[in-house]
Amino acid sequence: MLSAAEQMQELRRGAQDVLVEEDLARKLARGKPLKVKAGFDPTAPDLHIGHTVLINKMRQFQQFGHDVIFLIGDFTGMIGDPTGKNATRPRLTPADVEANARTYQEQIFKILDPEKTLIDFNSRWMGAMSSAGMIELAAKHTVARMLERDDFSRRYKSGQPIAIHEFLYPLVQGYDSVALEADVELGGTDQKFNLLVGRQLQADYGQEPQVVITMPLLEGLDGVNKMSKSLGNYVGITDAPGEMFGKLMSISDTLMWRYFELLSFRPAVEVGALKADVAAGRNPRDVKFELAAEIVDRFHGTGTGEKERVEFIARFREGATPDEMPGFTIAAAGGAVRLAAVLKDAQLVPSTSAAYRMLGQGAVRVDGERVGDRDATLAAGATYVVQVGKRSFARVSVTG
RNA sequence: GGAGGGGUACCCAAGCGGCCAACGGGGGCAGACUGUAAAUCUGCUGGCUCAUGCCUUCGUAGGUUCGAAUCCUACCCCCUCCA
Repeated sequence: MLSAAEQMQELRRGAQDVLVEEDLARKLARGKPLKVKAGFDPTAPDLHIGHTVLINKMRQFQQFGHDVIFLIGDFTGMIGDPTGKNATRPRLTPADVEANARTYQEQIFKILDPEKTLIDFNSRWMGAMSSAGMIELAAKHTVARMLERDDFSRRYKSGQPIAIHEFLYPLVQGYDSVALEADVELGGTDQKFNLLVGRQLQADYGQEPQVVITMPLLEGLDGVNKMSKSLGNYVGITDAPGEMFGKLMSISDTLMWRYFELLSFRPAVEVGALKADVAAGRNPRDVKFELAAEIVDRFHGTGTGEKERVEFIARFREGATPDEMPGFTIAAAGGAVRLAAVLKDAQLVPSTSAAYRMLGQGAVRVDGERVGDRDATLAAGATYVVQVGKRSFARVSVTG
């Protein structure tokens, strides 16, 4: 095990807040494995790499020999973390929760060591808590302190309703730390309030308060908004290797360093060296290759990243066509079909009008030859490789 | 309960009887260039077997008019201030 000071240095990497640092130093100095907890919503098992920032931090703890608890909030899921938008959520069946938990496992064990990860459910203790216990728990906190939470105070001031049970969410999450006797809890910056409630509750229940570590929300591919599925600026961890590699190559040279910090497992010194290389004139593209390859390897197996790098260079530098592309068979009415119609039928463009636009812009190639004629046709009885832009390909057979 | 402001294409936002398929920005897509699907520059960004033609779109439903996103009526929704 690394020394407490060395661990401290790596653990702080990328973290937004470590509350309180001295506490963490003290806990680490004891040289005993710490119980590190992070909670996850049971409703959304479809992870993107933004979510993995937190999981990476868990991994780091794991590598330093600490015990990691992946806590699925199946009980808190019934409350729904208050957002002000939807105060209540549809209740999940036990079967749903189980299925989601399984999906989580498949995804997180690409990062975490299954042997060293404890998966738990907070319904285990919350389901057993009596009403009296719940009252006791609720008595530990005051309304005034609840209203310190940003969204609560905002809603309260603006006259938006706050249901009583919404106050229970932070309390239950905090109680999880009591039940688990957590030493450390990890969460996103948006979880800071909830995590701090855990600290306070532990003290109330006579435990040593946990250390709270918040991790930033990763910026999406656009480099501006946080990564999210609804904004479409995400890399899903189940994305196909080529897709994943390409998306990572599309980030700006600036954003790349952020991704290195939060997503790469390379030690900080190595990342620093890469930065120095680029400053000294090394092509940032090549450094981005390293990042993309590392991440593709992580989710698709070692070696996949290198394969995608070769493919990427062939495709975009040398203009080669990909090995695999969707195939379509289109029947020609009078010995030929209009190319514009083919583009639409092969789903390379959303509409015929769009097809004409693409043709007008010189974006269309058939068998590698650029076609700019709006009225171009494809003769029946042959198969063509049709391309729109650099990325969209289809193999089209035209039958008479 | 009272007073006022507003709902326009994926998002923000102009337009306030015809020149509006609708300015501008963002986003997206494409082209050029390049060291990458970075950056930069340029173009495109309702639909239709493509016509200088038709159809649909400016909260919803009607109405006025040769003609409406623009005027009128009703309805729905949002916001601000007062009580």
